[in-house]
Amino acid sequence: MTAHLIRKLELRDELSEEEKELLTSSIRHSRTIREGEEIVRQGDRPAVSTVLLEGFTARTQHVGEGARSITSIHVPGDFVDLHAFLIKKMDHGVTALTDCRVATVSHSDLQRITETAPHLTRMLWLTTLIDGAIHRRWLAAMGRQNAVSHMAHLFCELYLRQAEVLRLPDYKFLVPLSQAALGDAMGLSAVHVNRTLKQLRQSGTLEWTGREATILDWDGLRTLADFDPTYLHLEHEPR
Amino acid sequence: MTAHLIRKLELRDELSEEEKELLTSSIRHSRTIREGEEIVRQGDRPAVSTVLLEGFTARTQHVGEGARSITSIHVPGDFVDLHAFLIKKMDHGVTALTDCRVATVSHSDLQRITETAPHLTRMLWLTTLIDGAIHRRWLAAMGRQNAVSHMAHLFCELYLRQAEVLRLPDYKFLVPLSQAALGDAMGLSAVHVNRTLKQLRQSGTLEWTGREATILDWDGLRTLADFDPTYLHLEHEPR
DNA sequence: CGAGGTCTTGAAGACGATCAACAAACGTGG
DNA sequence: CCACGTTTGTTGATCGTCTTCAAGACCTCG
Repeated sequence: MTAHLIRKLELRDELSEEEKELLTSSIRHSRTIREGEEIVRQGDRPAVSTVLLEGFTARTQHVGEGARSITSIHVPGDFVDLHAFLIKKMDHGVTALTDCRVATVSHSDLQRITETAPHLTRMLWLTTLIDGAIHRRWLAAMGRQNAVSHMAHLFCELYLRQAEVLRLPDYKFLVPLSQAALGDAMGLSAVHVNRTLKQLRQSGTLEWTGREATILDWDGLRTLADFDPTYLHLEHEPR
Repeated sequence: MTAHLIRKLELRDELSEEEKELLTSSIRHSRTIREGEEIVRQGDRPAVSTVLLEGFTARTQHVGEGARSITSIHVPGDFVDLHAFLIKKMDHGVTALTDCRVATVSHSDLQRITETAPHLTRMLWLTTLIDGAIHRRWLAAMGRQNAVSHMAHLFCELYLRQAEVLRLPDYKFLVPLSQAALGDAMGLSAVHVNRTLKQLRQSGTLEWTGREATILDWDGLRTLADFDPTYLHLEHEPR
């Protein structure tokens, strides 16, 4: 049930059987969420954190007159609000981009993990640090890359983050966002997303119809995007 | 020597004497850094993490043809690369914006803290989570606020983050960035920073000459910025 | 089959980038 | 302490990217 999360952690360091058991036994109350539903709201003080088992979600923040910003996109196996455990009060919401299956870990169980399982604690901490690294790369992309390059980068990232946990056939993967939502993630208008996408398609590096994307030319896309996967910290080492 | 860091933690939850002692005794090798020097470089695998005692630093990332992005600005008491402890390989550099005093904590000491002091570990984890929250707010500001509003927001944030640890007279505080560096942090050209700043000055909410800023009208600036300090997680509660 | 959302395209306009020139401030050595 | 070179700040003119407004096509799902 939590295979994706475990896989994501084990990719970066070994977990003992006890750690896996401790983590797995803490993850409970699996349920389904409908597309568009909010899993957590800005301002909430949740007593549990949510693991995304299947589907896609996004962190959303509202600013000014009804403008929306998407600050993260989650793929299966992501711990969408692990930070709520210590932050206490949510500074953003989490919205389902597709129908999802999620499960929860109570903060008291997380507390117990931090008291008794230091290495597992470090691994959970690590997942929040990778979150931060992704935020930084998004900031650089928004600040200093043009729309085409930025969009290419986002597709590279989403591909690799799904390839971590899923077996993906031939560079095919899901990008279950509307063009408007993609705009909220990139800081662009929906119209300009559409035009940027047209350019990307014409470059011959990417296809994206409906919700499924296919990278046609990985090296070409990577070059366009100035993509370097270091920030995803995919390496296996003692942590 | 580490008063700012301790103060920052104690603002958010109580620390026991033992915890303070453990943390303080781990912080060593204080030294000075010259303005412009790089404390850590992108790609490094440091064996220690750095606490900023005095002065200001920034996280920098390079993208495309020589473009620079600043993804964080650190104030005294910030743990500039605590995440290196688990991330291992730096996905960004840290540059001194002013002459600084810094000290280091070895990763083996951090390891020991995580093995023996769960609450202190959570508090350190928390500081990296607040980092992430700041990243998210910056993303929203870059994506969905105009230059004036974005700049107003940055000044609000820098004021509050310094007021946390320093006694500031009358809304006076340091913003020791060149206009070019401010552009790197906001995703703007230096020229446009200059023009945006002019507008902010004309709004009568802010002064900024040299390195010292003064907020003349906090509510006005806050409104301009759509600033809500929730994301800085300044509240004192059990964590 | 109709209704609402999503995608696509065009036209006009705003915001910010770039290029260029000069002023002011700073740091360094004479 | 002044002269000098360099960095930083300021302003104007022009250009390009992206936004906004608008309208029509497509699609999906009741």
